[in-house]
Amino acid sequence: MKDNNDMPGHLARRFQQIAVAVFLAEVEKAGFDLTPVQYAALATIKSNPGLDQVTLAGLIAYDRTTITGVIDRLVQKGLAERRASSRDRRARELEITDEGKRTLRKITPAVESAQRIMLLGLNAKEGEELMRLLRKAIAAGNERSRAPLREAQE
Amino acid sequence: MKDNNDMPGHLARRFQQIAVAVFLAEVEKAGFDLTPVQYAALATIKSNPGLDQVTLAGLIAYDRTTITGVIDRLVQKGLAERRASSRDRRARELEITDEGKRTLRKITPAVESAQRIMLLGLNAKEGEELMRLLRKAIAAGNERSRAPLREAQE
DNA sequence: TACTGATAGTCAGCATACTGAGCAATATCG
DNA sequence: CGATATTGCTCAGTATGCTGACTATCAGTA
Repeated sequence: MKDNNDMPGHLARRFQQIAVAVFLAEVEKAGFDLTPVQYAALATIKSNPGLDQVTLAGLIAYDRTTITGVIDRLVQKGLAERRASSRDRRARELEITDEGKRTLRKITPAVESAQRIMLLGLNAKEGEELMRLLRKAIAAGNERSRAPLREAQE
Repeated sequence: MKDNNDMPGHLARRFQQIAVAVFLAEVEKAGFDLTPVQYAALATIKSNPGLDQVTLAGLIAYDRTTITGVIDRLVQKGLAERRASSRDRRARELEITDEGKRTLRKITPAVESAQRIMLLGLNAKEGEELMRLLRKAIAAGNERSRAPLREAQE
């Protein structure tokens, strides 16, 4: 009988569980109300102004049906805007608002602090090695999820 | 501007996403319909017959409000039973059914295959090292989530 | 024993994540 | 050009995961 601790799937779930809890705690301590998913989406919109939802989903490996609700909440909080695209009437162009930019700026220290706290049990070299191994395993498994990472086109 | 790939939180989410997809694919290929969460709960019930829901949740680090629904679905599929405890009328004792045992037995190869596939991008030594580092980081962060791992009592 | 606090479980509500279906618009190709 | 395929997005439904509140019960203590 294999122990849970020998199952990478179980360890993945536990580490992700802790990562989300740490992120939310740090962000709340800084006075904001933003989930890890919302943060990643907002930061990606900022770096790629005017991108459409499918591209955004690809850049952060979200499912296209998930991104709809995430953007809904960013828009509802006044951090992002969704407008019809002129080039393609099916698509929506996403923009970050000034309020969104301000939020991103002010929240960054909390986000970075959260990333540190997640790795508190490891020394610097181990933290780097963990990230390297995760990146490698993820790269090999990218196409196995419904929402693989996709580089920006053009 | 930090890249997503330098954020352990983002990598955690991606690895977990792939792990779940791989698990579901392998289990479905074997002809079963069981989620990673349901599998872990069922296996733990089998190893600890008669345990109550809070103990089960602690052993696999689930939230106590999450475990309710998971057990509902195991019961509904005929894989587990929930009975009132005689010692404590608040508690429910959990048992695996014969059908549940049969399912666990038949599903094991698929589960093990899934664990292998998740690490396909790594060689054996790297896979071991990834698990070691995850275990270490998780141990340090255990108390930071609402659903920390708890050893069985007595 | 009566009061107080803790514990087991559930429920409502919200936020990911996914499957599968559907609509509207665009692209492609005979 | 017109039929067909593809694409961008949304929606309904299901399954985690969590917060916070609530009931029932148990445990410890004044």
